[in-house]
Amino acid sequence: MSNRHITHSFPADFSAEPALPSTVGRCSECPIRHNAVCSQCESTELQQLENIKYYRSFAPGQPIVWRGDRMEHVASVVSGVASISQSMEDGRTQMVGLLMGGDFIGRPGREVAPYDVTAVSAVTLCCFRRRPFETLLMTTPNVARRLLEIALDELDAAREWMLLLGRKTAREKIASLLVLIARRSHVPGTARTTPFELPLTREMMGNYLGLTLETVSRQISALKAAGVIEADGNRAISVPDMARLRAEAGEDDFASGGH
Amino acid sequence: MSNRHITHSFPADFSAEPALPSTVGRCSECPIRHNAVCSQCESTELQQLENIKYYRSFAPGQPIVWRGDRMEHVASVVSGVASISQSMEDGRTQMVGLLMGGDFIGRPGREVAPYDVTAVSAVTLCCFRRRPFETLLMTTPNVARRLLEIALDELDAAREWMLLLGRKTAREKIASLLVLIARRSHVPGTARTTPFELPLTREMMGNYLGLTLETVSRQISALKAAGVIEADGNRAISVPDMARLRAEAGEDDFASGGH
DNA sequence: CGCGATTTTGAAAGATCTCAACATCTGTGG
DNA sequence: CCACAGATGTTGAGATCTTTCAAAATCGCG
Repeated sequence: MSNRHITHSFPADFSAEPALPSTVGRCSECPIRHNAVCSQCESTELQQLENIKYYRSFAPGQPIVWRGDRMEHVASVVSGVASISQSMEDGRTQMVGLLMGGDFIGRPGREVAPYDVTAVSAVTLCCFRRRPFETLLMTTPNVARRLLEIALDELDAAREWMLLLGRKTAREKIASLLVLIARRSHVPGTARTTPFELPLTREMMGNYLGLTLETVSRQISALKAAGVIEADGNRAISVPDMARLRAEAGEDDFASGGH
Repeated sequence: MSNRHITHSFPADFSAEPALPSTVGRCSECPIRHNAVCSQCESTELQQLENIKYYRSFAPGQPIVWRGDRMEHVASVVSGVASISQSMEDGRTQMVGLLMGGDFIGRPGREVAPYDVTAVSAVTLCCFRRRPFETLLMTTPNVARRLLEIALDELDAAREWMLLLGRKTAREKIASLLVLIARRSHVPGTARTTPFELPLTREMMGNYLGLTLETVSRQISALKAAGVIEADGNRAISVPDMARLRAEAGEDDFASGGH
């Protein structure tokens, strides 16, 4: 086991961008209105959230939270992609979650962040200070209930990923990741063969899949060569036959939920 | 990748043992009173739980839940050890959680079980029918709050395990498992070098760690040879120097919480 | 257009798995 | 109480997959 993963390479600059213009401010027009922590709120509750929220933006590569930080806030991802990761002292890193629109960061009742969260693309967060949010949790059951749902969904996703990390081959891992990203970035109403963008570098994919970046690259090349996927440049992928890709991922037809 | 993991080998017999004698019935004397889903309940709430609970026991190896089963119940583990696992069509299996006293099985709002749960040792569960339990969740915030805490703790544990599965070497994996089991089975007040019992076969350990049983066996032998652990028979282990074992596990001193 | 970051590809090393044989444990029946 | 059978665990040798190290190609951006 070597030290070659040590490349954290985050910019030392820790400051967030200024808040977005107020045009994004209305909860009722929020892009994540229907899947975030607020999705089950009635208008009264929504108003309470509206009163204590504010936006922050992060540039690609910027750290959002470091493990060990005091967590003074919780937040929902409004747009962009962020990663949750854990790492060992020698630099080996494992991404343990991929946060996209509607996903929640932070946890009530926890002072200190248990993982690193990093902006992968440009990210906008809808933030709440932790204390007022916790108070709100006590009084608005619809937020508490949704938060439990979100936590349980993430637990399912984490456990599905454990099967991948522990038992799948490199090729199955890559296919599984592509299925995940295709599903997550699919816009309802468009064709299932619509090309999508890989938001991650090969190194990040490796960190998510428990592989080296070279193995990631080789397996993507192999899937291309086998005609399972088609690539336009390095980041745009299209999947002519999603069922075939799912088969390559070793997915039980059963397990298509989650994530 | 072969089919050699296909050995499910559960007894066809699916029936639970009869309920325990009523001497175990009082919540106030329950061994998991202080860490289960009911731990934050006041006596009124406890009485409500008491009214709808009942016990079931399972013999070692018996399935408790199959993936895809309709879940009519939720439950807490009162005693014994159970495993949560996922598997692929070809039989490859990944254990995704180890349930011990106080841990919770099932989830409100979910009809169908997403994983297999199996008794590892003799297990006693404190069960609730799902519907009444869900109703109770709406009315007793202390249960709902504790359930969220439990879910978030499990999420942390799952993510810590993802680092293990994705990035640790076989030796580190074994050492990590031993640290986990030692911590979980440690009786407060006893010496930290007190021997403990491995509740899992080599095959189960392999399924938890993403290894084959042969690799598990070899690495345990290696740790013995290195003097990191001492064994009395196949299942009893003692750890003369826990810090040394933790170092072998590649654990950040930071990350000793969780589980 | 040029430079640093990212990606691809090759060849060799290393870790874990596979297959196989044998040893040990556990519980049962004689 | 012992012997036996099946389950569980250990060990060896070779195969396989992924990583490592290295070099070259390509991308993306100023």
